[in-house]
Amino acid sequence: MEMDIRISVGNKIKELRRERNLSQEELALLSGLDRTYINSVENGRRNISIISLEKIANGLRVKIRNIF
Amino acid sequence: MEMDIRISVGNKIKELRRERNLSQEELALLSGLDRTYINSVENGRRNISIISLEKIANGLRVKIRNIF
DNA sequence: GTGAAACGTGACTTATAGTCCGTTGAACTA
DNA sequence: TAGTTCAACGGACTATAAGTCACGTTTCAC
Repeated sequence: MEMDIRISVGNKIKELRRERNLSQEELALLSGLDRTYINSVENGRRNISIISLEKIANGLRVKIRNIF
Repeated sequence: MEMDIRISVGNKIKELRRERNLSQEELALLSGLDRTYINSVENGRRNISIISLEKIANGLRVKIRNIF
């Protein structure tokens, strides 16, 4: 069975954020999104769209493809 | 200036679909999405979610990262 | 044990994703 | 001519993502 895409994307974002020593709040500021929204994405509770994903990728300074 | 992510994703999906000689309707059936929705995604008018993107990637038999 | 920083979550409104009905026009082909 | 297939688009609708808030919990240092 397949891993839920929301979980794998959330885990990857969390991993990249931690590598950069950012808090969820710092990433939220860099991304222009709400802290609690970042949290729910990381925890696989959101079916995020490509525009929000792009904002997070920009905040993390990675290309979107590196989140998959 | 940056290319709108909706446009670049739409263009990539269209390119991959044509390589596979699929009509929009055939891709819709393979993806489990609506024919008109595929059309609007390809034309950059939709901010698609990762779950729908995964469905399209499955229909095209590519990994999601290859759509970015 | 208290204070602060970080994380987690439920509930909520507004915006839009995604569906379903249809039309139109272009490009073919009998 | 008529008939078919396809892309593109519209209106109306339902489902759900975006975005925010209040509050609780965890984990430290002091």
